[in-house]
Amino acid sequence: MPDSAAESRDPRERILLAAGREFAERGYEPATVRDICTAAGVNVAAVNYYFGDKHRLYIESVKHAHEARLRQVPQPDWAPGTPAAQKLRDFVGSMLDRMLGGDQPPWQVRLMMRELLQPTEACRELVEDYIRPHFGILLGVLNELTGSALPASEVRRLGLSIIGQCFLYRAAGDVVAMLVPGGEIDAYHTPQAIADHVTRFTLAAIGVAEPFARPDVGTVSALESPR
Amino acid sequence: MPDSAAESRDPRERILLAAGREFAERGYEPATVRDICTAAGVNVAAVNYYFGDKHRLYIESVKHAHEARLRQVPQPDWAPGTPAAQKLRDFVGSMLDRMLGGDQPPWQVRLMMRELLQPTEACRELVEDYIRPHFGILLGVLNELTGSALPASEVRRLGLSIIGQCFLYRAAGDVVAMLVPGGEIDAYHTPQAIADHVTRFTLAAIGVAEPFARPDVGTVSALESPR
DNA sequence: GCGGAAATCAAACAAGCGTTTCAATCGATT
DNA sequence: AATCGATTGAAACGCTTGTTTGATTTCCGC
Repeated sequence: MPDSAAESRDPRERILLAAGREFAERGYEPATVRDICTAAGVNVAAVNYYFGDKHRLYIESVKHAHEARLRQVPQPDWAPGTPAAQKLRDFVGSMLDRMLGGDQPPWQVRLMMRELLQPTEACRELVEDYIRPHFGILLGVLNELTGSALPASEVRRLGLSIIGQCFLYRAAGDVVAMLVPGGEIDAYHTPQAIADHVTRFTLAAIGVAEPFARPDVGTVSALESPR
Repeated sequence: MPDSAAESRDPRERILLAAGREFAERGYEPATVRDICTAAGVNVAAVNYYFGDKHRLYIESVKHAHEARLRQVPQPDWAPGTPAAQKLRDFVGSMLDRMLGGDQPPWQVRLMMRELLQPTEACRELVEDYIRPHFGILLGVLNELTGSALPASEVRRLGLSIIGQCFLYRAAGDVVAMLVPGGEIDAYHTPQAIADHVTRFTLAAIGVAEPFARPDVGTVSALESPR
């Protein structure tokens, strides 16, 4: 695992790692090739020697982080007969693990997150190779959960609702922390706690688990016919 | 309404508007004071004359956009007796309207979004004055909906689930568009369509509306005892 | 109409940026 | 050991950045 501590011996690899971290932390334009080269322990000219220019280095570093992430987090592989609800919980849990990165330094995710929030050329490739397949798995689980009784567009919206709930904790995690009383924040930001909530919330909405509360039935009609 | 077309006569105001747009579009460091001054139709020295330096201009422009947004989008004011489900729909709808900005140019929201995603000094103020009160209203509605039967931490999670669902369409709207087949995208990104889905999803999860599907009851227990 | 503060302007400043240069060094091949 | 391409290094390139200067213009109370 040639990361933070024992860097790779290959200069090209060292530059890619340092660039990934720098781009993730500061963004494309604020990150300087001088800082990247200093962090990588190479001369300033090296980035132009190996990559041509800063822009090409950026593209390569995004791809690099993307591939590394794909390698270390393989698609989930469920035994046949696994309940769909369990699959959903697994999916949400592993997605949050990847996003909030309990194990590994989160700069790779942070770098990709920048692409999602403000897409450049590297984004489309990222979506096709990384996002869409994962999203497809989620849609499969949801189809299984709803008994294929919903049109594809509805299932897609369900999927986006799930992604959105998780996404907030990663993208706006600092603000979430400000909205939560200090004492509870530790219990809040764990991938497990969030995954439990999101799964329960979603299953309840689909009708596979008990709803959160059932005060008095009848308020429903007020929304069903708003006008 | 001194925006896009008829600019204000006050140079200070013109600079603030141009700076807001530029910072929103490009971010703090990539945005240049030269471009801002050109867009505002003033000399480069003006920003230092009126604001001291670039950083102070940034702070002021965030505050400015923030206050303008507060002025033009007042808190919702429901008649007593309004059903809680209707309040939720209103809340979600107006939040999405503000986020996706069907009416006004969305650069103000974009500017604030940057603060949420990568907080600087201006962020705390933004949260306290803008986010937390709105979030409080949402929590009130949710308390009403659940009949105050849930602990505060659970209600807060419900609120974050709602925010998250909407947030995704704003923050990662481009990626969402890539995941949706071309023909359906127009129907997808309307604030109304999203609000309808989010509201229905949430009400179903709480148990106030019908769930999306009810295939075969019983799969529940598989999740209730995962080990 | 005039004096003086406020505001604007073109020009220049030092510092930092990405990039290039070219000589010095390395490493394998003959 | 000599050679030659691949790699590294220190220094400088041209350009853009934020900021400052100092002269000029504008505006307003008298």
